[in-house]
Amino acid sequence: MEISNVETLFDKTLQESKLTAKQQSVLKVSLNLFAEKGFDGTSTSEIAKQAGVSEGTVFKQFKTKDGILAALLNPFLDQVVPMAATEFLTEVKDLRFDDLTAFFNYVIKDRMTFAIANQKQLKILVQEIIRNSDMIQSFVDKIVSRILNTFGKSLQTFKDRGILVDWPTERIIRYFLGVAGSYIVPAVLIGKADQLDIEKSCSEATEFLVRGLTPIK
Amino acid sequence: MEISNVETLFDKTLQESKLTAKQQSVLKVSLNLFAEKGFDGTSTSEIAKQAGVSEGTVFKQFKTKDGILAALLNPFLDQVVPMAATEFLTEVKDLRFDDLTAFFNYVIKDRMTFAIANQKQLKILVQEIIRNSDMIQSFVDKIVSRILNTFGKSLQTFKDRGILVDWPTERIIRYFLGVAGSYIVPAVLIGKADQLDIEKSCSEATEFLVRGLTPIK
Amino acid sequence: MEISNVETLFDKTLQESKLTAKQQSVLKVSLNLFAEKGFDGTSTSEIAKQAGVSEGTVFKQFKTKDGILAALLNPFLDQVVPMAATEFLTEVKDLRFDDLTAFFNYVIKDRMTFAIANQKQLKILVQEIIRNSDMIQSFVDKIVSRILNTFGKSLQTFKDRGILVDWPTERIIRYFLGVAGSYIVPAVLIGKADQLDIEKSCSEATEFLVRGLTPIK
Amino acid sequence: MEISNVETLFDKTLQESKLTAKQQSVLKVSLNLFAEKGFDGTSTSEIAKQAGVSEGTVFKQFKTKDGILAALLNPFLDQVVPMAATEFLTEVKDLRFDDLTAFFNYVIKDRMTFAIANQKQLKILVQEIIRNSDMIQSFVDKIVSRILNTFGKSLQTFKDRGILVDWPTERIIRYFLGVAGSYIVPAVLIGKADQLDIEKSCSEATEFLVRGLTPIK
DNA sequence: TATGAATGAGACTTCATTCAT
DNA sequence: TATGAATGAAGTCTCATTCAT
Repeated sequence: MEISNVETLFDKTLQESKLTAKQQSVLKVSLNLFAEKGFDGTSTSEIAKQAGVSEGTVFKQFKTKDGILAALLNPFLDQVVPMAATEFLTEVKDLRFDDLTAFFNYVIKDRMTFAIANQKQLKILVQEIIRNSDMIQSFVDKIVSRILNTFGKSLQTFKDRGILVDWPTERIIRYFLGVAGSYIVPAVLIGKADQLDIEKSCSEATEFLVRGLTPIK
Repeated sequence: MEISNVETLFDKTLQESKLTAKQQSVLKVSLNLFAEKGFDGTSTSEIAKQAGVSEGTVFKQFKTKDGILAALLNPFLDQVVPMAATEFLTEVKDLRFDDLTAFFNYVIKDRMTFAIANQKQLKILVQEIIRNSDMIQSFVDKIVSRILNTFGKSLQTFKDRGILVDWPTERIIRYFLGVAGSYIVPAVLIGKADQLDIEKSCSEATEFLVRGLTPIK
Repeated sequence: MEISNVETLFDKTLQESKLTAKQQSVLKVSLNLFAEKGFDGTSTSEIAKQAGVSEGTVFKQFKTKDGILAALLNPFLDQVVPMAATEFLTEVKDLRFDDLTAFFNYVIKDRMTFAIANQKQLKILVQEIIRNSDMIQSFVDKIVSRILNTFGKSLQTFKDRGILVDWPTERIIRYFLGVAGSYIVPAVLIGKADQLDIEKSCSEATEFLVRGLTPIK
Repeated sequence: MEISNVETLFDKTLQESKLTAKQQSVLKVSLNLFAEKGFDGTSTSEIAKQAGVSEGTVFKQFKTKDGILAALLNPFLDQVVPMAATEFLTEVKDLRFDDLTAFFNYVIKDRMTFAIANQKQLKILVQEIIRNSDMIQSFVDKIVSRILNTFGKSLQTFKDRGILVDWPTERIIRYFLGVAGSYIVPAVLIGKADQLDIEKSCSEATEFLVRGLTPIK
């Protein structure tokens, strides 16, 4: 079983973007600086300097500083998230998971890997959500309903087989994200996400989730 | 059993601060604006305007804009968190919890109430952690070790009685925070934390935690 | 008969404006630079430098560069023009003009003096009209209808006495402005308005207008 | 009697210019934009976009932005004005005007038609005169002396015949331009020059001028 | 203590112009 | 000839901070 190679999605997006090397450099540098110092805490002159580019070049392509942010987040929101979601979900359909442990372990590992690979975008996204909760509301709704429909169906098969507690899908997903987040969030915030032992974290998280979500006979 | 009245800690801090009414107004307004728009996204002139105060007054007491931030977060970090922690822990000591459910339900409700009451400070804190992960590192360490020592002792009694799984305290706390966070974080981010049904959320969270953390005979 | 002292209207407006000396200096300098080099051709840094003021000060009071323009033109449009118009028209009512020559000479001299005194504002206004014909349309309509009502009544008395040709007021005013403008416009554009011999210009213009507007017996 | 077809002078100049279609497009677009928004208010990138041309192309032929301005105004100043002037003056010489009315009517209509046809160039010219009164001084002198010599001679014949008041040519031309301008300027500024009823305007203007300039017996 | 005018560094952005392709 | 990415100087504007009143 192969983990989808989500790490390269940002780079792949760059390559397909028809942006020049300099403009790609602007995006890469902006991703790092926005994640490190926040959007407001990053100046366009610093972006230009670190990208080895004139300040005019920064604006030639992206028009405004917000344009850079959009260029970073839109592919992530419009393509990466749904794509990765679909990607993993189609794989899920094709696979036979005999027990909850195998299924949970797969999903947790997949999502955790994705989160680590895109931790910078996630960090930036969190900041934007704080700065502008309205703008993000629609995005959240879209994502949630998508996950409910797809992931929820997988869960239903386990409920039908009597090996998953019969709680609302929303509640189960809540614990999924909460438990996964309890490993990812601290690691990302401290900036040591790369040192996270994914295998161990996944098996621990899976163990706890399976306990908590197995029906009591 | 009385829930500690954490909602008023900020206000109480203000009253005890010997600040003039205008300077208290500056702090209140800053708390709201920093939480809404971020520290960098808030200008001192806007603080002054909303506080009904001149621009000079903002700096008279707090010296710098960072000084305002410190005046908001330091009481929260230095007093409020430990105080509330201690407060709740001393109460815990005095109480007899016969089963895990009663204990977890109490703790979760206490912490969730606290988080909701201080959601703005938490929001600001998250932003600062993103902007400056180093500065916060020490704080995290301090808090964690404190919780480990105090909360961990309570957990040990349950482990000894064989009604709590024998995992490291750190791991159990991780799931505590993760599950509690799965209710609080979305509510706070969306800005609808006040509409959260705390009773229902706590009993749900407790139910799941108890399932996941009860030893399998 | 005393010519109204229109030269000091701008200065008087400044004094009544509650602006600090520095901000008044910004306005004075802006008036000169906008008139000399055009609005677009004048930079705020040059305004600041010539006004002996920091660039921040320029924006402290007037918010934007357009704000400076508004601060220059609004008093001119909202107060000066109507005021001067009313001023001269009430005087006209009180005066007895036996013949067309005396009346025309008075009016022409009054308006020509006013135009020379406010030549810079007029220059700026012309530029703005070119840049933004829509915005000015309403202003033109207001002024025209005002002049028609007031000046037109004076003209009517001369028509009734049979010493003024019975053309529409609008047409007569057209020639008034055209002939007066034929003296003022070149002088202002060349920048030698101060060398204009007002007495001679007025008597010449009056002579021509009286010839052209006297009924042919 | 044929009115010289001045409307096409700009187009004719373009055709004879050996400029490529793209470069002609640059000039046409620049003429419109400079007239609408002013020279300083028009960016070369906007010219390029509206002309359907790359930014580099704009500079390939005209070197600088001022070069575009020169390419627009120089033919107008160096060729169009004198040419049209000469053109009309040679025609005038060949024609016999029995009375002032016929002569004035012809001249006014000719010049008014010319002004309307070249209103955009005139608008641009006015802006440039405001921005740079020195540069234009020489041009004005040239034009004025030319008109004085040619138009002045025609006027002299009428003075000799005793049907034109014996004022200095300069003064008569002043009223000519003033009265003609009183029709043209408002129409051009408001942007409704095309709706101007030239026939009616000319006969009105002529009527007034003839009254004002006919000797009193 | 409180005010708010003043500051100047620096932010974002525009734009005329150049040059490799 | 034509393109458009790149430039960097300059423009408008913001903002934390100071200080005389």
